[in-house]
Amino acid sequence: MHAKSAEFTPELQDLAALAKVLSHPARIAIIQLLSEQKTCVSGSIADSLPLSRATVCQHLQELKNAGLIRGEISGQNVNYCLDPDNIQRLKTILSTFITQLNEPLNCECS
Amino acid sequence: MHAKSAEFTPELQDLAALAKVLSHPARIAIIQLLSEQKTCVSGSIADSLPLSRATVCQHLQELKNAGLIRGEISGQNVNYCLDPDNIQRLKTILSTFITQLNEPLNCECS
DNA sequence: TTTGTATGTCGCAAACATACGAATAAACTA
DNA sequence: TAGTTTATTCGTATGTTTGCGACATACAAA
Repeated sequence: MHAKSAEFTPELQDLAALAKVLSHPARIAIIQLLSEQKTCVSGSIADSLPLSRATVCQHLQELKNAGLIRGEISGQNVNYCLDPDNIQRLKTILSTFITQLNEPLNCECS
Repeated sequence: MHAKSAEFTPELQDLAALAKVLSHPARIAIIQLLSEQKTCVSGSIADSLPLSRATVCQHLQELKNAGLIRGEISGQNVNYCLDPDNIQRLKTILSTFITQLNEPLNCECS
């Protein structure tokens, strides 16, 4: 995060950080895959995306750092799954943001 | 957008693009300010953020490019307001994403 | 016309993001 | 043990984002 971002409220920083995680289609695709339980295995995730394994691995690590997914070693494979608590937190934060936008919206400068 | 992103579905690209717009606290702050109608004037927006005018202007242009806000000249001032249609679109896309995450979430790899 | 105020653009620097081949590690299999 | 498979990290190339000072533009008022 750029230093200047720290000068905004924690709420804004949280939402911005989550939005940044969602700002690449591969990461959204991984979340959706896992929510549909089509697969949990790292290799299968990589196979379903138009990216190299190394790149998919990087995206997986980013999702892990954000707490949205967890990985577990199972033999030579690694099974990934959503972290229910943090996914719930994501949903709550996004919902709150959307709800706030239900304000008037009737600005006279249009 | 990186070239590889084009190989994902349009839905994923749309959501990722919107998330990218929201991935900086200044841009979220601007949207929230406008939704509360605390002000529409460019200068007041800049005054309420811990960033220089030049930088705020850049964020305003990004929001404009994304279609989320509109600007209108009024004397020496420029009044900004949310674009209701595209804000509604943003809300719909985010809501759909959240709803999809209401899937099972009971992955056995945890 | 000159001065001041408001806004936006340009150009640069620093930091960050994306992508992948190659190297590495860890765990099965023969 | 040697070889194979799977997953990750390393190093590197390339492009993008963020931030701001300095400049440009546009209007208003003196």
